[in-house]
Amino acid sequence: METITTRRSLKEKQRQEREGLILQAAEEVLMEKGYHETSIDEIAARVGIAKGTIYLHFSSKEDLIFALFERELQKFFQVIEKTIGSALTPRAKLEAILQSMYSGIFSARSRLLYTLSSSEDLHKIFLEKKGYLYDLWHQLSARISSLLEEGKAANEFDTTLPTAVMLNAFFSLLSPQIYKHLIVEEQIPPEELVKHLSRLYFKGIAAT
Amino acid sequence: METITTRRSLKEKQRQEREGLILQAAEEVLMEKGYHETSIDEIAARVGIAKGTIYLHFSSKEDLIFALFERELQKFFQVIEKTIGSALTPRAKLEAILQSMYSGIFSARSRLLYTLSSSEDLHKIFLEKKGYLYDLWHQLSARISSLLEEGKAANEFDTTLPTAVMLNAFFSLLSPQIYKHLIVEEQIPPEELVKHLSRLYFKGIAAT
Amino acid sequence: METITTRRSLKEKQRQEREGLILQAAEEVLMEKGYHETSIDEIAARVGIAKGTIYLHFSSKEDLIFALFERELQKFFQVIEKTIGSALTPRAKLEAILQSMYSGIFSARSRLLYTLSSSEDLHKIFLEKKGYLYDLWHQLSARISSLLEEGKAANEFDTTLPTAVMLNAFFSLLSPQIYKHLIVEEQIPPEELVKHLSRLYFKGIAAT
Amino acid sequence: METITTRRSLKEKQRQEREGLILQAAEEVLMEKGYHETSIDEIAARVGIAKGTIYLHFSSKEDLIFALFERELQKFFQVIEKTIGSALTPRAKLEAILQSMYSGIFSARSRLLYTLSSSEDLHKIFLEKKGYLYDLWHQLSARISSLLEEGKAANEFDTTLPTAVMLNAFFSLLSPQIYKHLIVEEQIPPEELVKHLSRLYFKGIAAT
DNA sequence: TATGAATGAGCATTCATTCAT
DNA sequence: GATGAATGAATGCTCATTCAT
Repeated sequence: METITTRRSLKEKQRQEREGLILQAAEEVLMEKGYHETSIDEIAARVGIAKGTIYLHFSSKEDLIFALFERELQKFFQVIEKTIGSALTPRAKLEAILQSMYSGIFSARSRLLYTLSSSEDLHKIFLEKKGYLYDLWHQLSARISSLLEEGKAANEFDTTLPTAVMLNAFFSLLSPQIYKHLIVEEQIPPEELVKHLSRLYFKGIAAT
Repeated sequence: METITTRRSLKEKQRQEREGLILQAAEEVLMEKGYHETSIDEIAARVGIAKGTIYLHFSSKEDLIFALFERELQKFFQVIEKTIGSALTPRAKLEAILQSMYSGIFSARSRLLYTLSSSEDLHKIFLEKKGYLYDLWHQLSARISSLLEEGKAANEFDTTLPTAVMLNAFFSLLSPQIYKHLIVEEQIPPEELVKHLSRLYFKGIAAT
Repeated sequence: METITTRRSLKEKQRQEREGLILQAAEEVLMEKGYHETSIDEIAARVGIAKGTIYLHFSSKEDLIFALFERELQKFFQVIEKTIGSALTPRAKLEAILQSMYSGIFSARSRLLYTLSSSEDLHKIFLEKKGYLYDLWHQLSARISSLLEEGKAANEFDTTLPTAVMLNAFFSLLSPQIYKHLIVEEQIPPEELVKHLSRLYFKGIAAT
Repeated sequence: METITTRRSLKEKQRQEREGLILQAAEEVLMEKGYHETSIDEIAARVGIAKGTIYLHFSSKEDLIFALFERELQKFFQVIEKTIGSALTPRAKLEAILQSMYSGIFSARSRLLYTLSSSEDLHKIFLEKKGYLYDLWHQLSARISSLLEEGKAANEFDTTLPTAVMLNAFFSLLSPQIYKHLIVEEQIPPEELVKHLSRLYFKGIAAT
C-alpha cells in the first residue's frame, strides 16, 4: 500500500535529486564563467528544466550560489573531520587534508571555494547575510587551527609563528587561481604540485 | 608671459590630475564592489563629474579598469627593478620586495591586483586582448624567477623545488583576499604579518 | 479535450499575434519617425508591453526592422508571383502589379519599403548582412525584368531602352515619398494616381 | 587706410569662407553616412576647426543641415531660372534641367536633396519649421509646373495628365537612391542614363 | 508542481550642445 | 572670436525575478 508518507518521501527524494542536478549544473557554469557571467537561464538549460523551477528550490541566484558554497564547505568539513579522527601526527593530518584538496575532482571543487570567496561582492554577502556559512567556515578554520596548535604543543611546529598566520598561509597554498596555471599550462601533475607545496609549507612552519 | 606651451602643459596637467581622480575613484569602487558591481555612474558620482567625462579619458569601462591594472603592475615593476639593482643577496631582495608590497598604502593596492586577476572574465580578457599587460606580467614573473634561480645557484634555496612552484608560492603570499582578514579583523600590523610570512616562506624554500 | 498540441498551438498563436502587434507598432513608429528616431521603448509603449518582451521576438532593433522589411517584401513578392501566373500580356501584368502596390492599405505599406531603403545606413546593412533579404529583392527584380523582356520580345516595349533603366523607372514610380503628397494634400485618389502613372510609364516605354 | 568697414567686411568674408568650408564638409559627411551618422565632431575635424566654432555659424545640427539643403535648392533654382530664360521649347527646357541635374558634380548634389528629403524626421521638420525652405521648394515646383503647363498649352504634352502628376513623376526620375545603383554597379554613364530617362519621360507625357 | 512569457530596473555608451578660458 | 572639455539626456540591450496558466 502506498502511504502518504512514502509518496511524500518519494517526492522529497525526487526533489533532492533535482536540486542536486541544479547544483551540479550551477557548479559547472560557475567555474567556467564566474559568478556574473553565470545566468539562471543557462543553468536551467543545462539541467533541462525551466527557469522558474530553479526558483522552487532556491529563492535567488545568490541563494543558489551559496548553497553550492555550503555543499563544498561541508564536503571539505567532512574530509577534515575524518582526517582528524585518524591516528596521525598533526602534520600528517594537515598533509592529508592538503592532499585531498588537490586530488581527484576535489581539486576542481576547491577551486570553486576560491571562485566564490574571491568575488568581492559575494564575499561581502557571505560575511553579512549568511551567518550559517560563516559559522561553518569558522568551525573549519578552528579545526585546522587546533591541528596547528597541537603541532606547536608537540614541538613539531614553530611556536613563534602566530597560529592565525599559519592558518592563512595554509589556505593560501590552496589558492587555485594561482596554481591552476602550473597544472594547466606547465603540465605539473597535481600530486607533484601538492608534494612540493606541502614540503615548502611544513618546512616553513617547522620548529627550528 | 603666458605661452602656448605653458597653457598646454597646464591643461595637460589638469587632465592628468583628473585622470588620476578617476582612477582613484575607480580603484575605490572596484575594491569595494568588484568589477561587475562597479558602474561608470558611481565612479563619476564619486569624482563629482559627469558620466561622459570618463569617456574622455578611457574609451570603455574595460579600458579604465585595465589602466588601473597597468598602473599597479608598473608600480610593482618599479619596486622590483629598484630592488634588483641593489647589492643584496637574492633572498634579501625578495624579502625587500615582499615588504614593500605590504607596506603603506601599497598593501591596499596590491590587493587590487588580486581583485582583478581573480575575476574569471577579466582574466580572460587580460590574456586575450591586452598583450602589453600580459607581457608586463611575464617580465615581472621573470624577474622574480631569476632571483629564485640565483638563490638556488648560490645554494641558498632548495634546488629540488621547481622554480615555478616557488614563484607561485611567493605570489600566493601576497594574496590579499586571505590576509586582509588578519590585518583588518585580527589587527595584526602589516609589518609584523610580512615578517612572519617572510620567515615561513624563506624557511620553506631554504636549502637543506 | 485539451491536448498538449492544442495548448501549444494556442501559445504559438498568441505569440504570432503579439509579434504581429509589435511589427504593427514598429511600422507605425518607423513611418512616423524614421529608423533612428524609432526607439524600442516607444514601440513597446505603443503595444503596451515591456521593452524586454520585444527582445523575446526579435534579437535586436535591426532585426525587428528587417523583419518588417521582409514581411513587406514577401507580400510584394506574392503579388508579383500571382500576377505572373495569370494569362495577361506582359504590360497588363505590370499594370496589375502597379495597381496592387497602390491600392488599399498596401499603399501605405509600400511606403515602408522606401523608408527603409532610403536610409543610408540601413541600406548598407541590408546589402552586407542580410543575404536572404538581398536575394529576395533580386528575385523580385528579376521577375519584373523578365516581364519587361517579354514585352520587348513581343514588340510591345521599346527595345532601345535598357531593361535595367526600365526596371528602375518602374520602381521610381512607386516612390511613396514623392506621391504621398499628391494623395494626402492634393486629395488625388490612389486609383486615379496609379492610372495616370501607369499611362505615363507604359506610353514612355512603348515600342515606337 | 584700413577702415572699420573694410576690416569688418574682411572678417565677414572670412566668416563666409569658413561657413562655406563647414557646409562643404557637412555635405561630404552627410552623403557618405546619412543624417544620423553624421556627427558635428566629424564635420569639425574635416574642416580642421573646433566643434564649438560650428555653433558660431549654425545654431544646431539641424540648422546646419538645412543650410545645406537651402544652398542646394538655391543652386537648383538658379539652374531652372536660367533655363527658363532661354529661348527653348518647354520640353527642351525640361530636358535641359534634367540633364543639368545629372551632369557633373551636380549629380552628386541632387542626391543630397534626396538624402535629406527622404529622411522622415527631417522631412517633418522641413514642413513644420522651415517656412522659407518650404516656400523655396514651392516656387521651384511652380516653375516646373509652369513649363509643363506651357507644354500642354503648346499641345506638346498630354493634357489629360494632371500637371501635379507630371511634376511628381519628373522629380521621381531624379531619385538618386534608385539610379545610383545603375551608375555605380552597372556602370551606365550618367549622360546615357539621363538620355534614356528623358526619352521615357517625354514619350510618356507627350500629347497623343 | 512546472513552465516560460513577461517584466523593468540597471548599465555602458554616444553625441548634440554649452560655456569657461 | 575660437576652443574643446564637460555635460547629461537618450537608447539599445541584459537578466534576475515574478506569476498566470
